[in-house]
Parts: sequence; structure tokens; C-alpha cells
Amino acid sequence: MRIATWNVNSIRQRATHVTDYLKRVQPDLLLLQELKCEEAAFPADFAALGYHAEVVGQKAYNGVAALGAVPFEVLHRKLPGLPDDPQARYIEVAIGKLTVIGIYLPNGNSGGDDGYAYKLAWMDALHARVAELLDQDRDLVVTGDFNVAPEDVDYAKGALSPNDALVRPETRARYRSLLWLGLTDAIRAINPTGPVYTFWDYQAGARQRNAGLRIDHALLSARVAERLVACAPDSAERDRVQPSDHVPVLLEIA
DNA sequence: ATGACTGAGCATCTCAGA
Repeated sequence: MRIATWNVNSIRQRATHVTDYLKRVQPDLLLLQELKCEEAAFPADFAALGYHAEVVGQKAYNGVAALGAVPFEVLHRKLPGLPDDPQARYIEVAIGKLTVIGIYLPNGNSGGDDGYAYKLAWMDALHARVAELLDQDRDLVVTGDFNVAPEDVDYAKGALSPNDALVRPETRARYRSLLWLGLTDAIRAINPTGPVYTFWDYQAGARQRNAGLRIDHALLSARVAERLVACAPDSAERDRVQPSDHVPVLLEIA
């Protein structure tokens, strides 16, 4: 089973990139974030490759989707606990006995105190949902753009200010509390030390200077983690023409 | 010490991203 996640920063700008990726990598399931369009404007290009799309869209901002080459069922289109969330940031699907959650976690740097409070409330609701699924003994993958750089090794020196919402202590504490429910950070399980970036800013030659961040993650419940084979970002995607600022992360489970 | 890209939209600037 191969599951990928990718913040595409506009699916309409990146439809060709995604098509090429699906042809080359052929994941069973691809979770997308930052579609920046409503469902009606989501490109139809992927059906011809055998991928069924379930889209949670929104005009201009946010938006997530699941593309499957295998049959899957949508369980939730909003984070349970935030049923009236006006922002399209959550999709939960089932492939047989496996539950897969795709998230676009709020950045938290805009909107002042309210914007950051929204990020923390979203993380609290995600914690509650993951705890509920683990209590039910579900096999679980939580993946997507978390907008959290968990440790100092996860961002290049100078790439973020110390009080950025991606690294503030309240943010990191909530990320750790998710792990402490019993989840395994798959990128770190495969590559325990050193920088492994998933994002490079468009500005100031960040890619050329390798001034990146690790903010896209795949977290695995225990039985899934026992079957972990590989998990890594595809950094070459960042060097294509007109790329997203994030690269895909591919997870392989035996 | 400072600046710096990209995308969407009731658009020629503002908001958001991270």
C-alpha cells in the first residue's frame, strides 16, 4: 500500500504536475492540500488515469482531496469536533480496515491572536478525533500539511523566526501530544537524524540555499508502523518548472 | 541589516501562505 500527500498550492496551477506524479509513482491513494478552488473547478484530468477523486473544496483558499486508484469510502469531510468549521481542511477515508486522515492544518500566522487560537483549537480537535479512533483500535494514517516543524532540526537556520506559529511551544506541545497517543512519525522512523525538508519558500532562493522546513508528515498507528517500509519526500519535484512550494511525501506500507 | 515569490479574486491592490 502506497499513500502520498502533497500540498499543491492551487490544483489548477499544478494539474500537470499531479498527472505526471500519478503516472510515475502510481500511489494507491494521494491526499492533496491547498486546492484553492471549489469542487466544481477541480480538474477532471485524473479520472483518465484511473483515479477517483473526492474533493472538499472552497473558493480561493484551503481545500483538500483524496485521489484513489483503489476503492475507498469517505467517512468525514469536516473534523468531528469542529462540524461548523468554515474552512475546507479535513478529509477522512477508509480503505478496508485502514482509516486515512488527510489534513491541511491552519498556518496560524495570519489573523492575529484569533488566527493562532484557531490553529490550537484545530489541533485539539484533531487530538480528540485521533484518540477516538485509537480507542476503537482502528488502523490509522494521519497525513498532510501539519504546518508544524516539530524540532529545531526541522527548519533551516533563519528560515523561521523563533515565535513563528509553526514552531511556537504551544504548537509543538500539541504535535507531541498527538505522538504520545501512540503514533509514529514515519519520516523520522526511516530517517532518525538530520534535516529532511518537505517545503522550500519561493522567496530569497530558499531552494538553492536548502533553507527548507519539515512540515508535511505521516503519522502511523502501531500496527501500521510495524509494516512501515519507506517514507520520504520527493525533493526533485521542487526543481520542476512552476513547482508547488511543498513536495510530495510518499509512504509505503507492507 | 535587509529584501526577497506565488496564487486567487466582485482585482491594477489585498489577503494568505510559511
